[in-house]
Amino acid sequence: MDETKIKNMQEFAEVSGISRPTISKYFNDPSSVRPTTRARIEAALERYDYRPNIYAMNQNRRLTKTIGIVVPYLSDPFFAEIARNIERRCLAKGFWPILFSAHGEEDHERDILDSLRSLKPVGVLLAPLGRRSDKRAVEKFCKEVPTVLFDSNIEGVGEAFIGSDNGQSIPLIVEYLCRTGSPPCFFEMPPVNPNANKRRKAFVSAMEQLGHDPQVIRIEGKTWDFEQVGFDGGIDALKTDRFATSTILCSNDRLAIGLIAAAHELKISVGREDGCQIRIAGHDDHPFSRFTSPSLTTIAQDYAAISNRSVEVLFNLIEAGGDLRTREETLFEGKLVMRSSA
Amino acid sequence: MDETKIKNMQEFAEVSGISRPTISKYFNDPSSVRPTTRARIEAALERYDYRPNIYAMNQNRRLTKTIGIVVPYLSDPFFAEIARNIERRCLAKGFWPILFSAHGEEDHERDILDSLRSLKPVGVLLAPLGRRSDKRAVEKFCKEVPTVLFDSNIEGVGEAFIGSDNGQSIPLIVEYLCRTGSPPCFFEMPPVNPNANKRRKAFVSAMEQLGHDPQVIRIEGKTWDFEQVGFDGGIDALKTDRFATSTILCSNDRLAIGLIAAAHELKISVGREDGCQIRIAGHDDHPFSRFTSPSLTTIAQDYAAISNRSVEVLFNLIEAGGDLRTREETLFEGKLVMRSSA
DNA sequence: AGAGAAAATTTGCGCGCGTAAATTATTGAT
DNA sequence: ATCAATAATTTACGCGCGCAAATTTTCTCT
Repeated sequence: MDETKIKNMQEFAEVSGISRPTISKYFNDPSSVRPTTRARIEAALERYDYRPNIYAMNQNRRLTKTIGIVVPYLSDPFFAEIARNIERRCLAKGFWPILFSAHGEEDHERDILDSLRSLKPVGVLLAPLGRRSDKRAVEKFCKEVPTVLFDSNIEGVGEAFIGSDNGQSIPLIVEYLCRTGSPPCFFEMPPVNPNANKRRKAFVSAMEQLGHDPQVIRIEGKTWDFEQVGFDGGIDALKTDRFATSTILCSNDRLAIGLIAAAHELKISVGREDGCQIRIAGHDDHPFSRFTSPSLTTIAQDYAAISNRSVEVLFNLIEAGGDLRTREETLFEGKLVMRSSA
Repeated sequence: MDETKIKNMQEFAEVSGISRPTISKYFNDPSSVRPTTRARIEAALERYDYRPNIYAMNQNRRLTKTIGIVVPYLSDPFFAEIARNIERRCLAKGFWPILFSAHGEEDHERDILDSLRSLKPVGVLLAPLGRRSDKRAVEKFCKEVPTVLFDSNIEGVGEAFIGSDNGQSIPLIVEYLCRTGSPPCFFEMPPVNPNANKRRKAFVSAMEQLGHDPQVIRIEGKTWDFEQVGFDGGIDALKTDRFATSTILCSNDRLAIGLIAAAHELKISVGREDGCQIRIAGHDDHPFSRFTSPSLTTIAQDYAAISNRSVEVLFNLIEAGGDLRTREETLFEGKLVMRSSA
């Protein structure tokens, strides 16, 4: 490593004995120059540790290499995991992923979209807040920036949507619960996104299909602190005996985690074993759901598939110049994960 | 909103009837221009929706407004929460926070520092991976970029360190556990960062102080999937009866969450009530620790204080031109959170 | 060895902004 | 009305790179 500092591409071109445009070409795509030239550049790179100025690059490029990733709530390990996977794949393709979390606030989501616009990303992967999103802001954003939606759909917005198939997963677990014990009732909080609604509807229809009366217990809660909502609502519902049956299907795992804690607090035994008083099931296969006591029976969303497919579609979108012919919605099936709670 | 698109600052200067340098000045600090001028600019801004090109701005500015935030593992709600708080405060001060997670991988941490360098941030808040960090890379980075370390310390590296005081918190909970039942043994995995080491040492010394024999149970585990490590190691240790006493102090909450699940799996009752077989305590007050069954007795790290102070110190550092006279280490005390598990 | 293709080079412009110095206009208090 | 202080303007240059067109060099194949 030579100690002479290289200021810019011109200087680096001089010390490496190669013209600046060729160097520029190399940095945009190392494989676009002849192997011998590439070797010479990389040898010089070893010695001088030069890196092009990102800001100058992005200012002049037709398209930046920036990819925006926006999630509604990063403290939720579900999104943290997905973000991690997406980041990885973007980096592998030579893009610059940049991660944003709306932290559950619509204002912040709007600000993020604003910031993102000025970053001029080639593409964006967006998991909207859902119900609380400023739909017009999102819509406007998607018209300007090639965007793929995931997790939470907004009809007609974005170039594609990738999510999980609530219409398949809920009947799957409802059927399982009915087959192995008392039919479930449905435990939910005010829906924060379309998934919540679809799950309730799927529950009702699945129960009717099986000839049972679909009971929905809706509790209060406006925050993204789902576990707390589930706990508080659970304590209340359990104390006042609001659950119609001894089997409870929760709208998502985080709610279920809170509910299990509530049951434990009230010394109500949870599980599918003989002697247990209630059964609790969730939906999502949250990373922590295997460590609840008892471990949570749930539906595994296919994290990997959703994030992989989202990235693939985005890459296609980018290659197509930011415009897919038709807006496709891809839904992945969930798998039943039988653990101890139901 | 006028439909004529403004391409650059020159055009915006023309339509607003103000010179470009003044516009430029306004965007760097709106309060630096006369109120009447400011009003005229903002009126024009309403009509034309112009935003300066970030890349051009950052290319030419002496100092960017970018602040880097680097955490070791974003799926851990502890870091997600801290990141959220830091982001907020940076935005409030007019900075551009940008979040990175090393995802538990030292290679990725190094790559992040590389990327960050080219973003030329005014300042960086870094929670290193810890033991697995490439210390030389971190050290080199900190010499070039004004950096404040938090959560996990690296001696002498960075302009300051903010963390929690393990030397206070561990004796606190050890004393509590000894006072209310059998003295604890210490449950840990191979230390991933200095905190883990400090906690073990603090445990040993606290126990000796109280005249007890300090027993440490070390389990295997190399990943950041602490719950799983705690579960697997817990199953093993419980089955083979490796715990010296019926009270177990875990190195951190995530490990404790896994251990509670393991105890439940083996039908070993956990809690401080009469009739329970073992007590389990943690450290950190992880967001989920109130929802374990039983809820986890632990030490609450002061999330807010740590993140607030980190940001404050960074702001001071930035104002001081990137160089504080002395490297200060600030440690916040933990508070005992008594729940049901111990 | 020679021809054509492929790659590298030369030259030069443009991007959108920061910044500095010198000049002119505006303000607020005397 | 006068003057100094403050603010805005004019003018001009520079940042570090992308990109395009024309030219020259190098490679590949016969």
